[in-house]
Amino acid sequence: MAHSLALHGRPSSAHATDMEVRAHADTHDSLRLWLRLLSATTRIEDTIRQRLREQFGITLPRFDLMAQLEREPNGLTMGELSRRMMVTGGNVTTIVDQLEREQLVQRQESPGDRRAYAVHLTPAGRTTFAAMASAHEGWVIALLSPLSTPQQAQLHRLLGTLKTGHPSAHSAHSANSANTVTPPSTPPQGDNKP
Amino acid sequence: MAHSLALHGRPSSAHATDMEVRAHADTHDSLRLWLRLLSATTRIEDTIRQRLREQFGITLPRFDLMAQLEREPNGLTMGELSRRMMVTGGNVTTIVDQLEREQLVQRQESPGDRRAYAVHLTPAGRTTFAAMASAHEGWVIALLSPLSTPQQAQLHRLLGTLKTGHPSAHSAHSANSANTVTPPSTPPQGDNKP
DNA sequence: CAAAATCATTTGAAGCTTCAAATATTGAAG
DNA sequence: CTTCAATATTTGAAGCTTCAAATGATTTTG
Repeated sequence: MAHSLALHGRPSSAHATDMEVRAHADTHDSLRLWLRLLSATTRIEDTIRQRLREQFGITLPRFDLMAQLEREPNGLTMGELSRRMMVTGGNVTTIVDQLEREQLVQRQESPGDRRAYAVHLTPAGRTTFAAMASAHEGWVIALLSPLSTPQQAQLHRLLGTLKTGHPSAHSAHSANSANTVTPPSTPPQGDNKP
Repeated sequence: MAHSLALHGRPSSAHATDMEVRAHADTHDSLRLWLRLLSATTRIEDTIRQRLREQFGITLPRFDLMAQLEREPNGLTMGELSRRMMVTGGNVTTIVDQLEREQLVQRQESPGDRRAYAVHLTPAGRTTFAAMASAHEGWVIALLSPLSTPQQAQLHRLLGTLKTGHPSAHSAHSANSANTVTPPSTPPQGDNKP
């Protein structure tokens, strides 16, 4: 992500012209909200990325891939990983290459299909991931802690509305559509195409 | 950004075990909120990125850099761009290289300092940017339109609290600390260091 | 003033990402 | 069975990004 967020934020000197800005401010309010949404998310993501790197020597994409594998004892094919992670197949190839080099995952021949592999965590990968996931969860909780539990619930609702276009059915404890993760939608797009 | 969001979302089968999950669900609620925040932001950002590419043949970083230059008739130095965009100097170099190749910006020798350039928009760059910025603003407004104006104001407040750790002073029309943009904080980090 | 520290920028290596073009393999149709 | 289309993965090119190491130019200081 990163991406600086500049757009229409006056540099610093908005002193005198305040009233005319306020006049049709409504238009710019959406822009301000978007900038704030982007910067809040970026800040958290960058923090997580950095701690993952410093404390575990791993990148976010690799962590994500391992997370996908965690609850799949039989592993996942490259294509399935690509779909779930919403990235291209070529991308999965290089990430798996690296994790395999570090002995955290392993490619296994698919029994019925000689084109496909089943990628799965190694025992070492499983152990390592458990530690990382636990730390990760703590970080997220801490980073969101400026908001009270009701505030977090409300933020969750508002973001749900933003996505679907209508208020979420359940109030606080969503327990609804998985969690935006692994949506049934289409993958980012083609892996290939003859 | 991108980044898939997987973590702890149970694949799909949470039917029976619902009650024990609900028990200590509070812990996972933060994780769910984070995932939703990330996916909402990613979805909007990817949409903008794609439209910028399709309709204007430009990337988001290049657009951002031009945005920084827009209100600076005298241009900005590479270092100042790096600070404002919160990216490294090396990154600014390559982005300016490309924009210069497309004749949208220009490097100009700094009068007093032979080390520095002033980068500024060319007339063509200025015209092009105006069209892009206008379209961009429309997209953002449309993408946020599932939320009513009061809802947007509330989301803005909650995100402000998330950042600062305490409720924002003003109610709806923040008009407060610029907009997270160009914070007075330190740049990502060093350009160089002997 | 000359050496040292600082500053502005560039370059090169490496990771993540997409896209487009291979390479194999499988399955379906004739 | 042979051809043709679809599937699974890899490879290569190009952009964005960071980091670390140059290169030049300026400023400080002894």
